[in-house]
Amino acid sequence: MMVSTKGRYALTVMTDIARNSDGGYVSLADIAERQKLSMKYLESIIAILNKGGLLESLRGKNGGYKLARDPGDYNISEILLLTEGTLAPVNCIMQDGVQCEKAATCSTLPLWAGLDKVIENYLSKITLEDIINGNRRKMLGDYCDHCDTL
Amino acid sequence: MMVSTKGRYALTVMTDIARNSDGGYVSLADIAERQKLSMKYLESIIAILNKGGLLESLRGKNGGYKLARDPGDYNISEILLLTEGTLAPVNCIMQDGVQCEKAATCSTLPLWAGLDKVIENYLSKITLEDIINGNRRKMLGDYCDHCDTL
DNA sequence: CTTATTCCTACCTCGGTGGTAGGATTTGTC
DNA sequence: GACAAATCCTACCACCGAGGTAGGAATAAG
Repeated sequence: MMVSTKGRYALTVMTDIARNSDGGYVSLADIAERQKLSMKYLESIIAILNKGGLLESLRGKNGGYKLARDPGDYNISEILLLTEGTLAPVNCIMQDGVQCEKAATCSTLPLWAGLDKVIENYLSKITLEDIINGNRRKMLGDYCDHCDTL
Repeated sequence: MMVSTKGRYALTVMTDIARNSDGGYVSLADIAERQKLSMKYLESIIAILNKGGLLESLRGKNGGYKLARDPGDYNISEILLLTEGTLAPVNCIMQDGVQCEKAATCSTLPLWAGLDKVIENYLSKITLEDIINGNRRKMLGDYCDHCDTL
């Protein structure tokens, strides 16, 4: 599994806030209630989003969280990357410049690199707004005959 | 991580056999030696490939393993699917017909379905032969301007 | 009958996932 | 000023899959 509950819940939180904010702050309790998820666990995930600058928060009564930008300005890749740490499908393609010692002679490496690229390409093209609007054509790719058969 | 060492080593084993078989059987010890991997661990992985019908085996002296088909007739998806069990990037898209209970109202599900499709599409188009031949254009996709910018 | 090999079963360690618990701090409202 | 509603912070924990290891039984070639 490439994306754990952390990343999935992060995305759920972002869409929930986008939908229910209306300019104001949305409380953690409300999100947990609506999404039927553990408030305590969501809290730890939201903290990541907040520290990462994807959300803005207000403490105290009537406080909560709101998006730092317009939904269309978030791509899914950055949300998942922040919460998951990496989106690489395999260990041997780790980003931080550290390469597998066998990389030079590894014949399967191009495959993993290609897979990584395909994933990153897909996720970076889709925005939070696409999810809110239920843009199925963009997400499921039915519109692209070429890519379907390729 | 979507693909563990099990799947990666499985692919490494398949390419090693394809390269070194020459019609005959390749022994586990030789593969482990060439690839610098634990023979005991490889053994458990090769057992899956063998039971799954991707390899043929011969016991006893001068025994070993060989491919059941031509390299060009294996696509990477089936090799990884057999060893990993699933290639789904998230838990909530599990294949066996069992769906998440929130599926009907989940706005992020199409995203995961689309991601799953993109991955499956990529891996099913590449063959073992492509890896052996180092077909970088196909694996890294540089030839497709359209898909690059899409 | 010896040797090289696959086949089978059982076991082990470690780190990450998926949480839970409790309290400290901040802010709006009366 | 008190209270309530909210975020923020630190610590803890159980479970399970990843990534192996170990030892021996069965089989086939020479």
